[in-house]
Amino acid sequence: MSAGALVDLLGSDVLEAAPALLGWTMLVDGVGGVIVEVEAYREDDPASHSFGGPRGRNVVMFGPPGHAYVYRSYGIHWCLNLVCEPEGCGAAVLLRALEPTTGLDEMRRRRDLQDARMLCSGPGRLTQALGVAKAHDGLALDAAPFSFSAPTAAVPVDATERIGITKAVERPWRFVSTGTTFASRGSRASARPRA
DNA sequence: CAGTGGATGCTCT
DNA sequence: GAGCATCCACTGT
Repeated sequence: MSAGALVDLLGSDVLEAAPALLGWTMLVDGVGGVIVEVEAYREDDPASHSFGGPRGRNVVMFGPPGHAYVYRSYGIHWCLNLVCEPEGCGAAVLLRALEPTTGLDEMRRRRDLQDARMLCSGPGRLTQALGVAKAHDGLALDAAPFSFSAPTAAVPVDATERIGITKAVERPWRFVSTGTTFASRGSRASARPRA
């Protein structure tokens, strides 16, 4: 199985683990797809929830790697992170977009939306499509309801600046699968490349 | 097409 | 009381 390989990967430096997560397939209760966009956050990073040490909602980020950190964003959305690096480091990878492959009908029902390109093309969107919420905060990733499988071939990666933050914006810690049309930017009808 | 603003809850000042 | 690791509807070109 890939569960052991996943935990090994997440136990390494978050700047290594984040780009290496692209191409992995993630399912939650059998619904999900291929990871195409992520961002790295860590404790020495003013944009990170873990900046300044373990307090309140961020304590899961300082726990062992291979667990889910779920928080509420802007009072409305849930965002899903994978905790990285050895226990106590406060590093995690934010999942920003998936290419939906499994359970499309379930995702369409949850999102009340047909277009596969829009189902998981943003951190709040993918949690809604996969049914991820506060109940998943702190859960281990190598057990139900999570299921991960490794990519079968190397995935080319672009590194860019992170989205939606106001501090440390210059760090190029957003990683996107080269050429994907399922990322949170470039996936909207208005921003799609012309045919 | 781009730009703006509202919804809504938790953390921190 | 402000500020968010956001999304969507609505406006004006």
